[in-house]
Amino acid sequence: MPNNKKTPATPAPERRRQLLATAAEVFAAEGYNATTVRRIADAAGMLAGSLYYHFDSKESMLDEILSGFLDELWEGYDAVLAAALGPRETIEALVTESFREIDRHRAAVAIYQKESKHLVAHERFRYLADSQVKFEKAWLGTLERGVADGVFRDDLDIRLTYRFVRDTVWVAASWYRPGGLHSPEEIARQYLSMVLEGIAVRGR
Amino acid sequence: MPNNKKTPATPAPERRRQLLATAAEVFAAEGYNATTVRRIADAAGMLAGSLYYHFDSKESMLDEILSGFLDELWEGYDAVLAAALGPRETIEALVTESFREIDRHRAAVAIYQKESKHLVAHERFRYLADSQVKFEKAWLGTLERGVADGVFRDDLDIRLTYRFVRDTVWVAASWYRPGGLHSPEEIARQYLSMVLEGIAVRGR
Amino acid sequence: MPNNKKTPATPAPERRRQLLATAAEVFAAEGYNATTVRRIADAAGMLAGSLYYHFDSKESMLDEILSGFLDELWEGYDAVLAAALGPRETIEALVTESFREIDRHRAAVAIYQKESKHLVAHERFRYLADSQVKFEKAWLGTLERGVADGVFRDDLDIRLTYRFVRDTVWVAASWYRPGGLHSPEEIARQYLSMVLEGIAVRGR
Amino acid sequence: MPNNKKTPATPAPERRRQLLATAAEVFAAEGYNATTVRRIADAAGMLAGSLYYHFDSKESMLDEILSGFLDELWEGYDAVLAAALGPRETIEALVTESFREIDRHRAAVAIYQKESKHLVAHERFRYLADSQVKFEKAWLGTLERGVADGVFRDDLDIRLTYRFVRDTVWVAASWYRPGGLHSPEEIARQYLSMVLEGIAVRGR
DNA sequence: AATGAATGAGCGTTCATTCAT
DNA sequence: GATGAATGAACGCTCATTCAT
Repeated sequence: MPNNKKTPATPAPERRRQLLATAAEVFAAEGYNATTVRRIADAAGMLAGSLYYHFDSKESMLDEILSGFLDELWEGYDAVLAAALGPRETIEALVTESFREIDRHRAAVAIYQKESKHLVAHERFRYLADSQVKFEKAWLGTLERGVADGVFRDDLDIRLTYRFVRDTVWVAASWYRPGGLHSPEEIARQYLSMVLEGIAVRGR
Repeated sequence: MPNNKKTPATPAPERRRQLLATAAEVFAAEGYNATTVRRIADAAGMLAGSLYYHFDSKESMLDEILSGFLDELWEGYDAVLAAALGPRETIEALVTESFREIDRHRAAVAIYQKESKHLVAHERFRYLADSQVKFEKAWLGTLERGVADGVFRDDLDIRLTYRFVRDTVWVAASWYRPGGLHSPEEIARQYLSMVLEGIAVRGR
Repeated sequence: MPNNKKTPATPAPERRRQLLATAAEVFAAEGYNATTVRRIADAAGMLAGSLYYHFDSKESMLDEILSGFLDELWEGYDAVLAAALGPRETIEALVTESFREIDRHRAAVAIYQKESKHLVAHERFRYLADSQVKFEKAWLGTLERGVADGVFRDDLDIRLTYRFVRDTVWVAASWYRPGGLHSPEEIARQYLSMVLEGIAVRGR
Repeated sequence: MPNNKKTPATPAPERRRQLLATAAEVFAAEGYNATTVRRIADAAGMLAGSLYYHFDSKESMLDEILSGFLDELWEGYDAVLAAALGPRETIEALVTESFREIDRHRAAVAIYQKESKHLVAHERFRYLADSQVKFEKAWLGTLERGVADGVFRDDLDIRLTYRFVRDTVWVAASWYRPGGLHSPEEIARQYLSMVLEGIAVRGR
């Protein structure tokens, strides 16, 4: 997910990360558009103008948040895909990896869910579309492979299945709170169980 | 679903409905905050100020759109619940009814999905919270009844199951386009099949 | 001098002209950059935001002021050039026309003098450069014709002469006040006399 | 030419001169208002805040640039006036001295031309007005003496003549580039020839 | 001497809203 | 019912300036 890095190339990357985390929280909680730059500054304990020492614009904060998240996501996904597991195991690994990302980047994921549809129109966020394409290729391909291998049902519309699995996982970011009752791995386990086996009692 | 009625007490309810449909489309497409009142007026072929003859405010349009949708939704849900079916049949009926509402009120559902979380904080939209409570009671209660009756699995966290089913259905509004390949009933059927039986091939 | 016209294509051109005249006065008096949009609004008896009902931006006001001035200037110049007078008579007519334009568009001319150098860099003001080229062609060409015809001195650097005449005329906008002691034509007459005959007493 | 001295009482006057020359270039090229202090710092290879070790403010840089220029200008002018030459010879010497100043202080002269009108309003730049008064006294007085002596024409409005000569000379700073084809003295010679004898061929 | 980070005032602009016509 | 013009509050952002290090 290549993207333009920020004004100061090297210095004080810690402060940036801190501020971006703050911004991400606010964006996630109130929506990107509804978030004023003053609101972020408040949350960071500084004045609005001071943010511009660190970032070019409100949009560039969003950019950095999203591209940072996608970079990490694809690191994880690529490792899973490179392992060349069977379809069912691949789906399991992808789902688990996804919940781990939700755990680590809850705010970024929530922002992504809410804003990416409008953002892809902007040249600057073109990489969101690229990611989506790659994403669909990975998931849909795995599902198709699973159907061909006889491990996934062949009586379902495959694109519907894809959307079902995709949404089912990512929407969790809207209610997930890190440090809650269940670990990401536990949530992944239960979600996988529901998605793969269904919620109805079997053998009826 | 309480709601304040509008400036002109009686006249031309058809024009209102028309304008609200237009506004809902724009809200859904661009987000409530990002939508300017001028943008709605453009889409309706009038000037921004003219909308205020019909509505008190931008917020009141949103209000009317959401409460109108919820009114109809609960009409359907209440009928289902009144039928006092078994848990599995109730879930099936609720899911089917939900997809029908998505079909009829796609824009309103999309707006609801994106905005309701922030809106509940406003006094004016308190009814959203009320609806949510009632909604959870209906679905969660049905699931619990199903577990007790042995028709739904008892090895899953019930609240996780609830969120899974709820999100799985409503998120569809983000990609659903009326008049597409599948009828709401067909989509409901496949979704139910996935949710109830899972996507994995059985008995292996 | 073609240029993008403003938001309302046809309506109320009088108010626009009024506001542009106000803006031009302020720009001329305080400089374009130093002029705040609030300052213009004050001078026009409205609030800053209200200006944006009439104009897209502060820059578009400047654009309209300058292009309006250049349009009229070239109307006059083209008429002079079309008359195909002798070189001396052409210079006399151009100088006279120039002082008339200074009389009519004093503010615009002053702005042009001060800002055009920086403005040509902007794509939007490309027409300023075009005008300058055409301007130089007209004046320099006439001077060269005059030297060839033996009516202007041939012992002077012709480009220096061009700049001398050009600046001499237009700088007057910085001190000229309409309705002063001398009419534009009278000032033109005296300037022409100085430029053509010199300020020293002859034949000594 | 009164002027407040700077923060460090004694140290490194060379660095100051260097930085002021840099600032003057940028002010001349982009205008005082449009020039950011960061822009100057960039050109000087330092950070914006660092300039404040050397100067009190952006305005004080401008002040020092302009007063430095005027100090030198009046050194030259005073020498000319002290020589008590004839009117024509005085004008010749003043013009020549002026072009020498333009050559040495091109940036300062350009800034002076563009900004002095607004600056005189500020208390701090009162000395600009003083200089202008003294300037007018010297030039206008010389011209009047010349008219009385019969060496300058008496059929011209004397104030118009004054402005003509004054502007004619100083506007040259807007296009003059040191190290160009003509030396300041050569330009002065040609300008004087034009101003005194006119550009028309004589004796017709 | 210079940096890094911040301040605070103000700027151009947007936008929901009002209201006389 | 709708328009044209305006309001006023707020927004994203810029920039001269400060100051501890």
